[in-house]
Formats: sequence, C-alpha cells, structure tokens
Amino acid sequence: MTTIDEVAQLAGVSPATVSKVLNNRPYVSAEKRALIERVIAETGFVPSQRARGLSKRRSYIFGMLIPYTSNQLFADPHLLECIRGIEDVANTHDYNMLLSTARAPAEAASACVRLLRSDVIDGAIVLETIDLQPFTEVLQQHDAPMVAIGYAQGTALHAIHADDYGGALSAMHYLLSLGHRRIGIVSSVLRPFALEERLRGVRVALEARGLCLNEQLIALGDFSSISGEAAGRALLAQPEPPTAIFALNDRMAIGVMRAARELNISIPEQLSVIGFDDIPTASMATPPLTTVRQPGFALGDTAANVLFALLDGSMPPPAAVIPTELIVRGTTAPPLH
Amino acid sequence: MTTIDEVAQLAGVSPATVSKVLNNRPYVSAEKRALIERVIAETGFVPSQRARGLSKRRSYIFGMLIPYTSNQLFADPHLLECIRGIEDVANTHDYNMLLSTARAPAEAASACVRLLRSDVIDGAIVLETIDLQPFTEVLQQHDAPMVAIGYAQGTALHAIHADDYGGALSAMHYLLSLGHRRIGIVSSVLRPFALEERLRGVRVALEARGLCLNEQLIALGDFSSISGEAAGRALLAQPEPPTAIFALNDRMAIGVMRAARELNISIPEQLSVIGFDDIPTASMATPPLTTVRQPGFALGDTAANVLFALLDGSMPPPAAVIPTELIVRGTTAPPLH
DNA sequence: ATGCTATAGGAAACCGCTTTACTATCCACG
DNA sequence: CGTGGATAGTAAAGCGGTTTCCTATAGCAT
Repeated sequence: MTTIDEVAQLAGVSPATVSKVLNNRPYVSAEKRALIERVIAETGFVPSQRARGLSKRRSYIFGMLIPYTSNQLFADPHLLECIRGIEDVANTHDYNMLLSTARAPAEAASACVRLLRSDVIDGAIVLETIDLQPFTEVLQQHDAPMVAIGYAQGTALHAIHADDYGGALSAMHYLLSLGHRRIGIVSSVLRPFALEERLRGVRVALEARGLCLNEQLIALGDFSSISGEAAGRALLAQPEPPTAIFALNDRMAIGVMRAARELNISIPEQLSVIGFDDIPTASMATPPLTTVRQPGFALGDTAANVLFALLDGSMPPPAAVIPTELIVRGTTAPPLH
Repeated sequence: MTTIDEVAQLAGVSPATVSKVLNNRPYVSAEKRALIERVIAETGFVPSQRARGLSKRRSYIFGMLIPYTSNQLFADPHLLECIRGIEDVANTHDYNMLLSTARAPAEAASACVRLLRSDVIDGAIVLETIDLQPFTEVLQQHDAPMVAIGYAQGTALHAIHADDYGGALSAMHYLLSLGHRRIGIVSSVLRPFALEERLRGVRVALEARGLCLNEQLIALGDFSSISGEAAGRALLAQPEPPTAIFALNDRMAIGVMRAARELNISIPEQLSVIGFDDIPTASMATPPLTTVRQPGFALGDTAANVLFALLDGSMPPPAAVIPTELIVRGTTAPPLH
C-alpha cells in the first residue's frame, strides 16, 4: 500500500505539498504539481480515508436506515429508485452509503446513535417507516445531519416527501371529471402518514363536489398485489359496486385488475382503476395502468442533497415536497350509460 | 465528544490502560478495570472507529456489491433474506455493511478496488449477477477478502451458493414419481449459472428415467410473475399440453398458476406446479405452492462467515454449498387419466 | 537599498486510538 | 538472599493523512 510519504519521497517533496495537491489547494508551483500528479498516477496511490477522516473529522460515509419490517416495502421498486437517487448524489460528493436495517423500531435510533458516536457515519437518511420519535432525542444530543424520507412531523428532522395529497387529489379530480360517482378506495390497515395524506386528498376532492367518502367503499390491503386482489373482489362483490377504484398503491391496483378480470369485469369499460407510485410494471400491465407518478429518483436525490447541505453547514429548507404527476394510461374511462 | 484521554484523566490512569479495558486485555487490576468501566458508562464514551481503524488497519466495514440491474432481483424476497443473514453475522462481529450498487458491470470491479485501496472497506461480498471476471484481477493485486454469492467459476473468489442442481433434481424426481411424463419447464432468457445448474438437475432427472428434455416444453421468462404467466399460457396452449410445470423460480410459478386459473385448468388436479426459492408468498398462494426451498438466510449467513474467516486469516473451504429442500404443498398431484 | 506582500515549500503538531517497549512490584524458588 | 518470571501500569512511538506555522524567495513600490 503506497502512502503519502512514499509519494512525497518519489517526487522529492514533502508530504505537506502532496497533501496540497490531493486537496487541490494553492501554493504549489505548476511543475511540482504536475510532477506529483505523475507520481500519484504511476504508483496508483489512493489516500486512505481512515487517516484522512481522522484529521478532517469526517468519515465520508452516511447511514441509510431502513426498517427491516419493510420487507415488502424494500421490495417496492419505488424504494429502489429512491436509493438510486441517493447514491447518485452521494457519488458526486465522494460519499459512501452504509446500509443499516433495524429489526425493532427502538433499535433503529440507538443503532444510529452508535454509528454517529463511533464516527462511523457523518449523518443519516432515515425512512419514515421507522418510528422517528426516538430520533428527536438523538438529534438534540447530537445535532447530526439527518433527513427523513417521509413526513416527520414533530421530530425536528428534515423531511422530504412526495406530494401525496396533491397526487390523490388530481387522481380523484380526474375520475370525477370522467363522471364517476361511486368510487372505491383500496387503502391499507397499516397507515403511514403518506397514506393519510392520500386519503385526505381523496376526501377533499369528493367534498369539492359535495360528495363524501363512503365507508362502504373502502377496502383494506397491505400494499401487496395479493391483498389488492382480495380488496378488489370485496368491493366488486357489493350489491352496488363502484364504477371506479382508486388503489393507494400500484401493486394493490394491479391486484384489483386481477380481481376484475376474474370476475369478467372489463377494464376500463366497466371499471376504471387508478394506482399510485408508477412502478415499472404499471405501464406493462394490460391495459397499462393509469396512476399517479411518485418520482422516486427525485425523492432520493433531494433527500441526499439536503443531507449534504446540512453536512456543509448551509441551512436547507426544513421540508421539501416533490411534486407528483397523474399519468393517464389505459385503465380509466367514463362510466357506462 | 469524549475521547480516550478524557476517560483516562477522569479515571486517573493512562490512556493505554483504558485501551486495555476497551479491548479487554489482561494486565489491568480488577479495581482499575471497574473504575474505568464506570467512567466509560458515565461519560457514554464510545471509541472512534476512525482512530481505532487507523492503528488496527481495519475499517470494520465490508462492502456489499449488488448490480443495479438487479432491479427485479433486488426486489426478490430471497435476496432480502440473504442480506438479513449477512447483517446478522456482521453485527456479531461488530462490522457494518456498505452498500454499493454498480450500474455498469465493469464499474463494479473498479469501484470495489477504489473502496479497498482507500481503506473504506476490509473486504466484500459480491452478488454473482455482477460480472465476476474483472474481480479476479482485483484479487490478484489485492488479495482482499472477497466472497461471491453464486457460482464463481474461474475467478478464485470464494463462492457460496445453494444446491440448485440437487433442488431441481429432487423436484423432478418428485414429479416423475407422481407419474408425470410431460413436464413443462419455465426457464429464463437471462441465464445466471444457478439457472444452468437447475436445468442440469432437470436433465439428469429425466435421463435417469430414460427421458430427455423436450425443447417444445421449455418456455422462457424473466423471473417476474408476469413473464411466468405468459410462459404458462404458452405451454398450456400447446396441442398436447404438459401435465406438470416446473418453474425455475417462485414468482414465475405464481404466474403459471395465474395462467392456469384463467384457462380454467385446475391445480393440482389437471396441472401440477412446482416453483423454486420458497418466497413468502409461495405458501400464501391458493393452493399453496410446492417448491424447492432455497435458504436465503443461511446463504447470507455462511457467506458472511466465510468472509470473516478470510478476514481473520483462517482458511475457509473454497466453496460452500447450501442444501435446498423440496417443500411439498398443494400444487402437486398425480396426473389425471 | 529598504520594506512589504504574495507565493512556494517544508517541519512538526495533531486527529484519537493501539501497541510496543520499558519500569516497577510482587511472589516463588533454589 | 539473589534471581527470574509473572503482573500492573505508563510513556511514547506509530497509523496516514491534514493543517498550522514558519522560513525563504521573488516581485514590487517607495
């Protein structure tokens, strides 16, 4: 392993000068700089992050905390996009990402504290599906750079989330404008705040037309397509079935489509379906699913950018909302008659 | 941030003594040890991994390299189990896991070299879906601890994989012993070596009965359930359809079941289906899927253990094969007639 | 010529912990 | 009673970079 001293010796300069070149700082003549750079290239020298971190008081690593319970959630292509966005930004900042999956909710915060105190990470991105409450304390003791992906109300964490409310609102507006009045909703038993916001969008859209959310037309799933299928079946088995179903995520929407097909209900003629997320399979379903796009990449991207802003000491806005977009495809049409 | 010197001062000893306590090493009297431990507890001191790593020449972090292309693969619950197994072992060794997703195949190896040279990681676990060839070079230059999850032939990497061959063999034996003779296979266009091995198991089982693999009875998918559905439909649409279908992963098997249901072919009466992996949804399907269990957790667990063996300098076996197990559930029965 | 500032470069301290000497006791044993 | 070996503890030298401070020279105006 080459060290900075070896490079210095080979170039006939002091390590201090090599350091200046490495951090491209002034007060090095063009010739020496070139010489040193050549030696570095020849030896393939790469500075040790350990040593560098010790002086700079940085580890150049941030933590990504995901709840292990997010088994299905992790499987969500949306999260993958998110991670891609985060990694993209991390790479441009020469940072690496430590993955920490917390089993129990309480564990997450203490694991995070441990990682911070032991200088393993400089900051963290937390998925809101982890209970964020314990993190408030962490922040107070540590004022470490931390951002949450999700709504993190009452936690002093910087929160980044998609415009769930607006997305649901526009999905419902669209269905209503097509003429639908009996609209089924596939929600979930477990209700992260994002879902709460989507439901709020649903309610507000209905109220704007003088309608209200009919409890009978709500079915519950667990985000999986299988649960969506069951929910769809339940809704469609009602004496007066809905003419449209808004599933609060794509996988459940795809389940609903499956249920409809098995009941010989044609989409979109007899039933309109809208999902939420715009996962890759949404556009590949038959017919392709109308849905609300949640830009995962952008979410990850801005979350990471906020994190780095915090690391650099600049004060980013306390919360960022990433816009969503209604993608109209083939599963929506005006109701019959 | 408390340092070891502060602790030493508070306890009235030298930092060297505190270090002995931290690494629980001998030559410290019981009283001093107790005293120091109390001070540590009171101050909440946690040693800095940066500094510790610098002297110990370790970072206590290993890399987990996954190809980003494994979009779907990453979504595979199986991989999740694997990661859980890895993390479990990592935790007991006080190691952390750095996640690095490589976009291009070639990128992976160079990213890995960078991480190793810059002392960010001490070793790595690589998914075999990454092209492992470039890693051989890395190993030669670096002899870093590295293990591959998968078959890594010709790469000098330590390989850990499930007994794909044996699993496929027993699945086929079972179908054949039930009396099936026309057995459809759902394979994949993309053929990682694991799939090759499963196919070999299929062939050998058939040959043992004097049969051979009929090309007509092979359909190709891409591991997703949607592709499995298409493949199932194709197989069942044949003039002389198979009486059993062995899908080389569970998600495609579930697709096959969906195809059968839509064609009003009852399972297991008119068609037997076997999958591979035993993902959680397999047991929740209706009827529950007969499949070959691939113990993801054990895979991750032993991969990590081999890695740590390498780190400690002990020589582990060059390759480890994790046994698979046929789980008979409700989708298999003797053929009709 | 004299001062003053900007540029180049290096010596050495430092980051926080580990480890290698090295010293000082204490105990047993011939 | 001297000697040797274990035990307890510490000072100081790393680990591999960065950074502060200091010196030397050059360029420029006075």
